[in-house]
Amino acid sequence: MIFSKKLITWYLQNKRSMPWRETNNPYPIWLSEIILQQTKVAQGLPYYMSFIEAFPTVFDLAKASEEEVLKLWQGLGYYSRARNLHVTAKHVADNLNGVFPVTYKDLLLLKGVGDYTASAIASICYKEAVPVVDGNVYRVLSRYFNIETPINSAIGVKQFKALAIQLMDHDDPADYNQAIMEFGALQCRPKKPDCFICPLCDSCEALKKGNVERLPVKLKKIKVKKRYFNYLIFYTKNHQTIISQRIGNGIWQGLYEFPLIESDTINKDTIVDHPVFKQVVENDEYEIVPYYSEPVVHKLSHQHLYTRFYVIKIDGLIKTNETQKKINTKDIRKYPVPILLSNFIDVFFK
DNA sequence: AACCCGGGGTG
DNA sequence: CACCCAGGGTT
Repeated sequence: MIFSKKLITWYLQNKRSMPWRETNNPYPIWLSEIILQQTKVAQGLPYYMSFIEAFPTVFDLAKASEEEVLKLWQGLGYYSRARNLHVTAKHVADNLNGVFPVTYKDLLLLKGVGDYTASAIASICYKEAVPVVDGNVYRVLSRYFNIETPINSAIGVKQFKALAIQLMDHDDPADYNQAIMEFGALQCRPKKPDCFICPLCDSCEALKKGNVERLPVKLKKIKVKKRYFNYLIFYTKNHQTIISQRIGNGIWQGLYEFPLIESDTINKDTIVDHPVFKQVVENDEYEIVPYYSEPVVHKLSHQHLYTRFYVIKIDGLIKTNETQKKINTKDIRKYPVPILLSNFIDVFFK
């Protein structure tokens, strides 16, 4: 039996049951694909369920505010996915009568839909013979054919894509694409794949050569940057505090946070002299207390954030600028915030 | 081509 | 601690 048929046979016997596998409607398929980018099924599934419940159709999602979408997305990470999801929902609802594009080429034009996602939707919903090449596919192909080309090099991307086109079942692209991904997720796992019960073990080149654990090859490891965050949690007698929305190009774009002083070092002695503090507090009627004795370390893929939380009790008034919002502390959970701050809020505003 | 973007799970 | 995850966008 040929490669694709073996995979499909394995898939039909071993596939997990998932809500988005019950339909060919592009809306839930698209939604699930965006949520599952760089995200495991176990982590993304509860988010998928709440999105489908809150926004059963693309029109419901289009009608929502960006803040509502970000709030539902809170904790899932890579927040540009949520913003692009919303942009595309509005585009499909307003300009396309709620009808998603039906070809790989046209799907690619949607914000947040790249080569992988366009291929997934086109093949699953419309049976277009375009191969998905995700992390699972790179792993399965590099092992089965013992290919050592780095999967994140330009040449590697072309090589694996060409191989994927050649291998795919052109008569059943929907099952084939899901089969090879499911196979990579469950059988040909990154660590400790169970090669002894693998349906492809007789013809797997990496297994023959003892290379399974070394493949796929990936170039460079990322360097982690250290940053030092000092959050100011103002707290007045009538339970007001200040938050502001992150803008620009950095992390957590669109999410809210407390007034932030970032420093180059672990240093913590200049808070009350800093312009951000002085802009809010004009007199000496305050008490400032670090909430933890040690910084909270929050680890992102490319950054480690050493974070201090300063609780500042104010007797008088607090002043906000244009970028800040004065809110009642009981409303704090209405705003989308990073997990780092969500954790603090759960402890401090309990 | 290089860099940026989260949070959680695994060994 | 290193690595990975149903990747995509920007420069």
